Amino acid sequence: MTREMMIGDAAKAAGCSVPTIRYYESVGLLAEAARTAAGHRSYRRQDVERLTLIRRCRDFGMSINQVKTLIAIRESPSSCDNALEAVTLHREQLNARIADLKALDRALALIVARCEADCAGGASSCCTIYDDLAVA
Amino acid sequence: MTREMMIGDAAKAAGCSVPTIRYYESVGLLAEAARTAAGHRSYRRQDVERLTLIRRCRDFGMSINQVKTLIAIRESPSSCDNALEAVTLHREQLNARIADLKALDRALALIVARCEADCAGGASSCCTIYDDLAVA
DNA sequence: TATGCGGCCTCAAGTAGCTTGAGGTGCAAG
DNA sequence: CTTGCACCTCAAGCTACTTGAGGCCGCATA
Repeated sequence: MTREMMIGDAAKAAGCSVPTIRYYESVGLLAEAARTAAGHRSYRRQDVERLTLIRRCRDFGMSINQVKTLIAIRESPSSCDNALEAVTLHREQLNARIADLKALDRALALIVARCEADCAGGASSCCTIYDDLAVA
Repeated sequence: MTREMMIGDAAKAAGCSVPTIRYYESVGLLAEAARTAAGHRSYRRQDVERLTLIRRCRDFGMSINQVKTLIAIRESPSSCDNALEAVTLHREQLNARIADLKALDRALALIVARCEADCAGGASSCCTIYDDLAVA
């Protein structure tokens, strides 16, 4: 059993699509893959591990650039604290985003409540929802 | 005092940028604006109200298509319940998104905790963060 | 009168992170 | 020999705008 695999199997192993792998290569997140005689990309175990790391970071909502940074930290002779810091910063952004979305939902809840109390079932042309939404 | 205003003032009044207004027009969210003799777009009070409604809906995280739907409901002889339903659906999507982000944050919190306990300050090349992130 | 400035105009391209499609090659099985 | 699959490249499409190039119009100032 060789350890080399083609792009389709690498995609299955890492849980992403084939064009996504080519895209990651094109933006420099993945080094240019080795090629077989036929010109097909060939991947080894460590390539698939890296791909899995990238895909998981993306699942966690990190941007391509954040993932690039994290990988660069790992590959430089730096301290673990740097990776910790990058992930912690990402958590902060995540929590800020959550707070924003919650505030939006609370505002929408008020608007919905007023419509239900004052005009539900009436004509949409005079529904309070539109007035409430348009408050600058 | 005329009630007509040019695009710059409309943008200020509605709280969006000038190119954004032109963009909304180009995608059919706003009807084609009237023009002055010089070919400049001209807006009246009700145009600015509609623009404000659009901008607010977008602030609330609705997509262009959701806003289109909401405006279409308002302008059709339908019941207020339809608008209520559209906004309620959007709230459900919002809450699903919030739940997803919270789950991500909890997963990242565990990863951070393990790094802090086991390897913080060590070399990033053997940091548990990378292994934990790459768990498929 | 010249000239500079601000606001408007159009059209095109850039942003993120991919996906989708067109058109073509290589290899193995039937 | 032909069918079919997996691979290849390059280009365009998606969302919601922003940014930039290049140009017109009218007013105010030197």
